[in-house]
Amino acid sequence: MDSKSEPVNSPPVTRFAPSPSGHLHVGGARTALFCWAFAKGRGGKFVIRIEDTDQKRSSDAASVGFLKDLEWLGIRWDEGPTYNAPDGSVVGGGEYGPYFQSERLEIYNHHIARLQASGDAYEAWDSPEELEALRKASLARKEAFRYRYRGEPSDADRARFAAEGRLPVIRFRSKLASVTIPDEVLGHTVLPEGEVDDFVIRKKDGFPTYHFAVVVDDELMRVSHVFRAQEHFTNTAKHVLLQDALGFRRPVYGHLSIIKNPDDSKMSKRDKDKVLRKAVREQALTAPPLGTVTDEEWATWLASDAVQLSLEGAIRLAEALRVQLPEINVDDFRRSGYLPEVICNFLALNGWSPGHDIEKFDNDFLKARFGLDRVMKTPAKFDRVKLLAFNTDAMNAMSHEEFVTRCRAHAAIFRPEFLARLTQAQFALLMGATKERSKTLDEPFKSNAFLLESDESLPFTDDKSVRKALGIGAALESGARTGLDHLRAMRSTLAECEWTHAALEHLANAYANEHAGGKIGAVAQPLRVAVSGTTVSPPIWDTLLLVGKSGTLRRLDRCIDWAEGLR
RNA sequence: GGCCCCAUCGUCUAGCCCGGUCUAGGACACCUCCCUUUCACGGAGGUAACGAGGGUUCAAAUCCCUCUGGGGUCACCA
Repeated sequence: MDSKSEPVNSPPVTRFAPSPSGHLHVGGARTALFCWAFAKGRGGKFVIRIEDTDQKRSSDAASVGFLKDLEWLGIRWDEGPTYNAPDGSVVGGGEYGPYFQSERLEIYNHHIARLQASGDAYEAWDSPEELEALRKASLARKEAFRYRYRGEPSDADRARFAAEGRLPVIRFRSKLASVTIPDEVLGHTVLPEGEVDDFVIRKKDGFPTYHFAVVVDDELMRVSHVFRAQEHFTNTAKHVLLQDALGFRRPVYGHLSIIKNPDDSKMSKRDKDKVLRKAVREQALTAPPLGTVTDEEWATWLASDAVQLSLEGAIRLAEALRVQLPEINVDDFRRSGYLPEVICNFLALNGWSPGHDIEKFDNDFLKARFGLDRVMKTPAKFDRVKLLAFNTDAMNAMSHEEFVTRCRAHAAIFRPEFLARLTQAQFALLMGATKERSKTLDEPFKSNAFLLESDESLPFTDDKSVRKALGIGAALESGARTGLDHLRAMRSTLAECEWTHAALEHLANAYANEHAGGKIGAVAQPLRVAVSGTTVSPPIWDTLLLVGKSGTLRRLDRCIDWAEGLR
């Protein structure tokens, strides 16, 4: 590039600069991942900066909740807000801070003063109403609104503004010339003269706008490469102009396409609300299910599409309505039992590929191979089904020990009730019984909720598959036994059986050979219904072991009673 | 609407820069069959794309133009 550029051999510095948020969106996660991989793969630094120049947005401790998501993904930053990682290490810090823009006001003011002194910036006193009028006038002429210098206010005006308590903003005097937007992903493009107007660089509250803060901080934090969402593409022209006026270096830019839903809509937290609203409508609910959200919350939420339920409330409601909330944030995927390394792998594949038909790789590989030259220009649709397939593969590739360790860690956070209910031995048994059929870390728990039910209250599902297993309403040849008959017949032998895998299997085989034409399934399915309430469970002998002898017998009795009442 | 960007199977993508090796490759999904005590796993096959129209060329997914479609941006939000 030009003489102001960093020497090519100095290690790159990238940055992820989100506005305050408690959660990390998958799109943001991908941006962070690419920034991280680029810098770390080249011996450089990865910086995190919080863009909190909008005072309307909160900046409390919860506002950097997304840091834990980054850390969980294995993305660590060399500089930025400090964070105490679960492993005891401290992430962040650095000598180019503060890393919260709201703490850098003096710095911005210094550079704004420089711009004013050189005539590149000026005060503007327009009221929102006046600006609105200008906008409307432009619209009437079918032109895009571009603010231009409107002259100094008269003494009378100044007196009036003072009396009104009106405060000025500071605007940048944009050069009237075409601007080249540098971009290593989309290619450099030229914006025609006049496209960039005299944009605001300091708001009336004294805070800089995004455009100004970003340019100052990237320079001061010696950022060499800026990778960010494509929505910033056109904004880059403003940043370039600012850099020139301030005498700053110019980073290399790369704009990343957005990630969309499969239905082409933009992925957003709203999607969760949409699913819930739909379920509420379909199930014709008029009041919140017990223990989900308060009547008040419910009412205000339903009153307006603009209102969103709290995350906790949404989760409880989704459970009550038996609907699956779409995962949007990194934490959602974590809760659903996805592995961080799989998320990173999959995210990287949305918008980048290493070529040679390579799909499965880890962050070290990404670090070594990532480059802007293979970044996609087109927006990608986020395919949760393929993500699940990737996660399944990774789960299958795990050793039994790793599977147990990771499931236990997952349960400790998201499924504590299982740890409380199951003994060490039972937990191990459950792990062994579920590993090969688990697609996520959550699946051993999610699909075995029947284990948490008491023997006295386990509900039996009345559906087609259950009726078929028990032989309810089936027309049989004389002498043939239904599933329910098998249950009755096996009850007493089961009561005397040693409660081990081998003994149970032996007993069932012997019984099946004698009474079910050797078809073990004819016996296994009714048993499954009896102990789990449905026709789906882990392998039947494991399931019986898990439920225990007395539990099995009790459930069996209750199931027989229940089934006799069906007919 | 002005300005800018983009365009390969349903989806993520390889190939495109350096035209022939592309009767367009992989993965997920889907369909068929096999395995099977449920669910899932696994195994074997299969369907499926260069948005349209013009050029350039002996030859175009690959280069050029137009159209169409999609996206971004036009805030005292970031």
